[in-house]
Amino acid sequence: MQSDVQESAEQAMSLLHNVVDSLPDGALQERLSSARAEGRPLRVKLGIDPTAPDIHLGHAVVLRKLREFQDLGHRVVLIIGDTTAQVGDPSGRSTLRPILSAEEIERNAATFQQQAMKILDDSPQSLEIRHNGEWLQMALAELLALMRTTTVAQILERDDFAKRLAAGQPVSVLEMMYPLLQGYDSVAVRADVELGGTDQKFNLLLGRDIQRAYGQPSQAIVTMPILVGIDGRRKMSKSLGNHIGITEQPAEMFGKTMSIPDEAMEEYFRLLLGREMPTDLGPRDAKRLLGRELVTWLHGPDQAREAQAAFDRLFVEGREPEDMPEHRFGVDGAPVHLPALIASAFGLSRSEARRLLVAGAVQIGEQRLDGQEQDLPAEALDGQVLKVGKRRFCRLRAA
RNA sequence: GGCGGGGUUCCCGAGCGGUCAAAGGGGACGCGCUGUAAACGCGUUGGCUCUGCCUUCGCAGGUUCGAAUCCUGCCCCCGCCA
Repeated sequence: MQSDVQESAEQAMSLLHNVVDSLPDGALQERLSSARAEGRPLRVKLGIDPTAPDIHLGHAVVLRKLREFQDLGHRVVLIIGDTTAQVGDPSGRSTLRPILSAEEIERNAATFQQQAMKILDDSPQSLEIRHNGEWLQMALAELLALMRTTTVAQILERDDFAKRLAAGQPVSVLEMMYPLLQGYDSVAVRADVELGGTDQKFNLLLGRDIQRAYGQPSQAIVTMPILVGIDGRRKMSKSLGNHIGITEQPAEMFGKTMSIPDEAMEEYFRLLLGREMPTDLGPRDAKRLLGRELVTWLHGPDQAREAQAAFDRLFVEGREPEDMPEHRFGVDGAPVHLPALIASAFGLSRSEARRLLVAGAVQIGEQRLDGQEQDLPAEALDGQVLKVGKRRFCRLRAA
């Protein structure tokens, strides 16, 4: 039997894989040892604000690390930020967040929680799920006490506030409260460790100060790299539209993965699969492997094979997909007006459909249209495949 | 509360009485090339019954033949002073 100190050191070492910051130095190991001395697992906190309905691969990076803690016998405390979501975390933001309704937050929270279980172990001893409304709906006196723990100067140290201030952009007092509320979450759940992306560093550190103000030991903080989105430039985020959702369809997931820039691959391998990018494959094959592995992880091996086959059929062989939605169009004897047909088939405006038509983006079967002709007889369309751009397909049916 | 600056199309930003659906850039989309990568080239980027019509430049009124551009009130943002 090895010594506690030794084992704590080993755990700390393995948990630091892929981590950007573990602060303060040695704090994680210290927390591990002291929990061990008390004969209990660590309480490892992650707060997620349900501002969007889906979890994406960016969240997955942090969730995977949490899973590592669980696999070592520690307890994850997942905080659904139903109340903080109404405040809006300004981290990394250059503008105010829109305000969500309570119902939206509720809905998002439900799917969030469910999706997180794709990665986390949901056995009761490994996972505790809380809503911060439990303690943040506090009396004014308590809120004032919380506000007394921190100075404006401390808050304004934060980079995004400083930048916005310098750029003459608004910073609301409400936003400045956000880090305090998040810090108070740590107090409420008595967190030993809190995880987050690197953009959370400030908030996580402030949580330490707030715990201290409440007479608690300060949490160790662990920050994970921010996963770049499929555009390869900006942070993965739903609102930027550069995300891959963890419940997305296999084909979609594979396709999106194939569209990431080569430079992002290595990071995807490391942060999402926990392995190094193979060096013996060319970039194209490495990316295909990445796509297969991601789909295998989140859907299964069969789905991964199918996704790749469907992809090849579509983009390598240039054929139509095996199944596609059917679009029924009405027939009244007159020729079918294509902009109207395209618009209703794919939810575009007619003007947009017309532009695509003129730009040569539209195909009926094998026939690419040049946009000279905007009306076609129904017989020429019935049963044909309508293709707009590279990836919009549907089978036309006269009704 | 006072003084000054500002709110323009998805974003940034030019326009400051007609030639404005509004320069330029970004993003996005389309075509070409290709590995649904990058880079590059070309094009598109309010709506429609589309050589024209309608709606849009914080909101509401007004002046004018005509307003994103001028006037009045209101809302919001930024700075300085208090």
